[in-house]
Amino acid sequence: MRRAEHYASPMLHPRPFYYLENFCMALAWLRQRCGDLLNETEHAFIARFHELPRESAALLVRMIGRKGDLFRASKLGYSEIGCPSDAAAALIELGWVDREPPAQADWWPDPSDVIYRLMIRPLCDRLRLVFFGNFRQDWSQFVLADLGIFKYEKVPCDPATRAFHTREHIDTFHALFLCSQQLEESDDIEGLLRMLPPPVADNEWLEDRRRKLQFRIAQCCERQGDLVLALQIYRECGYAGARLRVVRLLERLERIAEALQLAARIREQPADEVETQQVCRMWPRLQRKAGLIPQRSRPPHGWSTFKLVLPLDQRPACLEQATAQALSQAEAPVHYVENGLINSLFGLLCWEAIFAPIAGAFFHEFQAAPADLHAPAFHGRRAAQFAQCFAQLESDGYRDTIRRNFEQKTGIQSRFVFWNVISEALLRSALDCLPREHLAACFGRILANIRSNACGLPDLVQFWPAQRRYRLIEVKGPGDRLQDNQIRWLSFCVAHGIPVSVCQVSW
DNA sequence: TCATTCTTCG
DNA sequence: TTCACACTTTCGC
DNA sequence: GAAAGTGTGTCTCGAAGAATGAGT
Ligand SMILES: [Mn+2]
Ligand SMILES: [Mn+2]
Repeated sequence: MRRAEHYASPMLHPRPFYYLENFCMALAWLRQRCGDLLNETEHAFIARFHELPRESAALLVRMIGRKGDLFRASKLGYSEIGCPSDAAAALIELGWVDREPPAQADWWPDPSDVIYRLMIRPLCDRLRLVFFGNFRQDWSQFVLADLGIFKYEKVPCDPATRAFHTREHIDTFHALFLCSQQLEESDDIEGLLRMLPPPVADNEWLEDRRRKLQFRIAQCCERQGDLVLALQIYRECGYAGARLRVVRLLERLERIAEALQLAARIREQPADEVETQQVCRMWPRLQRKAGLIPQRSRPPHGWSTFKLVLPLDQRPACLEQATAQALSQAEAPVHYVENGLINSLFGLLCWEAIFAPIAGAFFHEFQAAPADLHAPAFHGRRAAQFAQCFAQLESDGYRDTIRRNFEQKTGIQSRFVFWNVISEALLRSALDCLPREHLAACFGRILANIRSNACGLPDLVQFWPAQRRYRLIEVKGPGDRLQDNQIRWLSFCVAHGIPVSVCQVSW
């Protein structure tokens, strides 16, 4: 690493200030597309930044790219910048960087060493949020994409599109983020509720995030044992799972009649499969508590179960992998793919639909999915494109599309395609063994509710290429039980004639 | 002192 | 930083 | 059996330098 004693060494890098160039590109993007969203401080920052000497600007960007806010001068040696204290002078002048008091420096063995503190981290984080639309990505995306480490689909996008449309939305997102961080470390429900922003009328995905956070606050309240307050929060909360929590809390509060009444309403008009599944589990219990005769028990599940005993000596780190090996046969190999296979097939077949240049869906060049992926209108906005993809399943057309996209899009980030799981051979086996009716059924289920149906698929897939046959296998070790989303997929498979079984592994 | 983990860079 | 999954514990019948 | 709670890996690469910390 280039450290202080080396900063005078020759610059070998072809673009020694690449990170500064990238940061400037981002600032230009922000000024052009989001100028109306930025406040005075942010505008002033951008204006002043461009007036800085190059070395000072570069040092600031280096600091922004690093972790924490405190830096020893001796650790800020960059060959392209040169002397850090020279470069820091202009930054200190602006108040963006501060020299830490010497008392702090006493800790360090070298008293001549200076400590700098970056003062504008919150401002930089806000700019990062406005650019990316999330806090997950950072400026290193630029260089990683340049180097081809991350590849992203090139989607033509309207220069008017951006992550946020109003300043209020930016501030709300930030407030939600802070509140959710607070939830991690604090149990003060009153305080958390005060931090929670009010409902967002004009932004669906922000309102979704708000509701989910409200739900999590209620869960926290429930854990603390304040059932009455939790009930009140759940009742106010529009989050998908909140109705069921209301039933559960009424039950725990021994208000059985009310619980039964709401449960009956949910049974009549379930919002989704999850509600149906959970309310069916609560129903007999509530009836019993109400003194009613429990209705007939649930019909038995339709999937088969078999046992497998692994030798005690080979007790590997990964149970699924070991099971795959044990079940594998020369003519019938087993692969540990979990959600990776079906989702990848879906993502490859529907690539054009997923990355269709719909207005507002793509705004920067580092997206692995459209911004509205989880919006209820996602499918509707691309109905024609998806219909075209699904139509290919009526003939053999889908095979070429999947294989072609596997070749042409290799490595390009997509929310659906697990490049580390699939291979050409796996794809060939899958296309040979999975009938198109099964693919159509699974893809339809994923598209119907991406958030809840893109996961929960069985651990293993076994192919019999010679017989053009396959089966899915969910592995369960001792003490591991089927989860709700796994049960829903198993039931779905049974209903559509997709061969699936559960393998109970022991030693 | 060595091994492990964290951080940085591109 | 988020989420899906496994693994563990507790409860009530 | 059902429910709730906890833990873990992984979103994101690999190479290489620094820091950490347990053990001597
Ligand atoms: Mn699994
Ligand atoms: Mn499993």
